[in-house]
Amino acid sequence: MSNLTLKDIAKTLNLSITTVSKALKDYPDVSAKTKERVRAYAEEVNFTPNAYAAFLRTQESKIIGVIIPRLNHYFFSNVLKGIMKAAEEHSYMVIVLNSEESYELEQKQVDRLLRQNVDGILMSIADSTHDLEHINKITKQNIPLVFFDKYSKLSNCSSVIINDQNAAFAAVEHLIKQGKKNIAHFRGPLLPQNSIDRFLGYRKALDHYGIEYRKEWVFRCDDISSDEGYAYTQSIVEEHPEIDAIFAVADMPAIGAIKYLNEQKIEIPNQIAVMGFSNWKIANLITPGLSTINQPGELMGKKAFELFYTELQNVKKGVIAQKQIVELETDLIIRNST
Amino acid sequence: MSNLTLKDIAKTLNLSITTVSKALKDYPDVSAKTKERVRAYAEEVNFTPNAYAAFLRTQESKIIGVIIPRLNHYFFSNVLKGIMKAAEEHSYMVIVLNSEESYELEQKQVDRLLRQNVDGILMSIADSTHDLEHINKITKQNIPLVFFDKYSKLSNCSSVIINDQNAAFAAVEHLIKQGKKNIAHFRGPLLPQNSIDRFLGYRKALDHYGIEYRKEWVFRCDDISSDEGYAYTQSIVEEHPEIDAIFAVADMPAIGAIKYLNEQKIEIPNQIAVMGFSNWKIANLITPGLSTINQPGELMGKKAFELFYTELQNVKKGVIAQKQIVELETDLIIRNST
DNA sequence: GTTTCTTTCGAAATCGTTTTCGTGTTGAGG
DNA sequence: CCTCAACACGAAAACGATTTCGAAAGAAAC
Repeated sequence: MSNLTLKDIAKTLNLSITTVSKALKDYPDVSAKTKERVRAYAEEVNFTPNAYAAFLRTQESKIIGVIIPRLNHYFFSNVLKGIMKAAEEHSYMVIVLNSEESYELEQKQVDRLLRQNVDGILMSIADSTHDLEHINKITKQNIPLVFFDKYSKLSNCSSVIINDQNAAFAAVEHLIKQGKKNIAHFRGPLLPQNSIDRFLGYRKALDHYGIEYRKEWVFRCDDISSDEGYAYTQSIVEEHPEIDAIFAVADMPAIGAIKYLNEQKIEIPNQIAVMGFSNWKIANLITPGLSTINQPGELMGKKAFELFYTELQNVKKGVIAQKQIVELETDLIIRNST
Repeated sequence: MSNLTLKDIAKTLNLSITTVSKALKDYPDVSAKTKERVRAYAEEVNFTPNAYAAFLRTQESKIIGVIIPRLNHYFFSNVLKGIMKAAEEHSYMVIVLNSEESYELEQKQVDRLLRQNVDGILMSIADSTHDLEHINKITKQNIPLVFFDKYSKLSNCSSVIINDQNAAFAAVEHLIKQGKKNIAHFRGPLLPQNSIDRFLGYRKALDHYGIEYRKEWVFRCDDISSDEGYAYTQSIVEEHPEIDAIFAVADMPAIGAIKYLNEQKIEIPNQIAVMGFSNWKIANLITPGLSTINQPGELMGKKAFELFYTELQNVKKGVIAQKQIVELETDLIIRNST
């Protein structure tokens, strides 16, 4: 039962290791009869080549590494699911690592993956990442690197992303079309591109509909947590009573807002409408249901793997191909909070 | 920059490969001077031994496999986090696989991990698993196997679990002490042990407080989804108006219940109290907050890895040790739904 | 009958590390 | 002067698969 080797098979079939190996890999210089004999026996004893020995020659580990900033995050879980499904279809294994949104940890994890000789790395960069040294380490070794969701505009890498700016525009536009005029924004941290882009989409929508932008109506959620949303909503209710809608950078702060409004029995969406971003599972479970932007997590994972895979083929062929940026569609999901 | 080998180091230092290897592994038969020389240079060029070549000799991959039934599941994400943290401390890598609660897929994933020569497997068995053939494959190869959360009573393996029966008892007891007498139960699927145990805890609590058990007040949630909870709550309200509390096998169905009750403006907990199980993040975000049982996910992951690690040490030493069952404490979390 | 191809197979090197078993040098002890 | 440790190092054989190169045998060509 336990792992037997080419040598074992060769011995029982009275062949050389070479011939057995070639038979299984369909080399032309093995007769059809021996090929069949070898294959039948290999099937019978359920032979599988030792991945580590194979690596030493081929330098292919058939493993990819994935680095995500947060593990227990509905969106990233979905991306992971998509990656793992696609990987499975190409008989790849996935090593998952967590950066916890920390630049230092992200560097460490990259090192670990390189040491493990992964065939490629898919990652979503941490909020605190401000430097591309570790990224360059990867690309210098000619290892395919694909970003998903959170990417770096500075590094020339394949990425699969959404158009955060357009999505945010659509979200705010929807609020405006519902008759809201005084729209606050819970923005994300300063660094990550997607939090910047969502903020820009918010401003663009205001501009486009001739609504004045007011700096003091933008609140920064550094942790993107529901607690922040809860606290900011309280200060909005108490200090900015004219605000009639909130567009949050993510569902979490939006849910915090709804929690506060529910507790204060402030009517949603009549008095204050709330709009999230991401379409977490929870968005449809609270009352009122949270309007939001759907981010196709699983599809994003699938695409990310595919980008890696084609890039790997190119590297193998020695082809230097243009890096691709895949932009996925998002949907405006309208529920009862707007 | 790209991976250099013992041979390279040996050449530049005018030593043999053997000596370099021994120096780095602190063998006694290398002089202190050469050891220092080798170490300094290895440090300088950032040498890391090739994991695959090492495996061929040591048969240690420094990788463990983790199989979980659901990826985008808050509880399992937390377990994963705990596992990964502990693994990192022992410089282990983690390959994550998904069984999607399917027995067939679970078997396949076990095969993949065995083929990858992982040093151990941590898994939470799928709801539909009814057979231990694949489990035996693992143990026959003397590969440490640790169950977490969902385990099999039939297989003699180390496990880290909670006492579902006691936890469920505490939950129902709490409802009873709040004055509830007609308590319905949303139970989980038939097979998994934890859904059985939670059901048994429910019955035990009723018995203990002299409340009659009524079969027709138990509703089966095969998907453990909020939709099921929503639908069952509707039928409870319409067909069993005497029911004044619901104890759900998990938070998800409980949240479905709350959603329906909120929509119908039925007062929680006065008319119907709702109790969940697991303490998902979401439990604290809905209104009213969901009372539930806290399952220490991250700790569970950490313990699971530690069980694996001690077992591995035993296997290496040839010691046949008793399998351990670690039972973690749970807490009753009381919020506004009860 | 000799030469030239095919066809089919195997020997051996290779990947990079680990580990066993030597070998040569030194110094101490008799 | 000889013996025997102790010490410091290296040669070489693994681990298991891949792949290059060459060899044997038979078939085909002249």
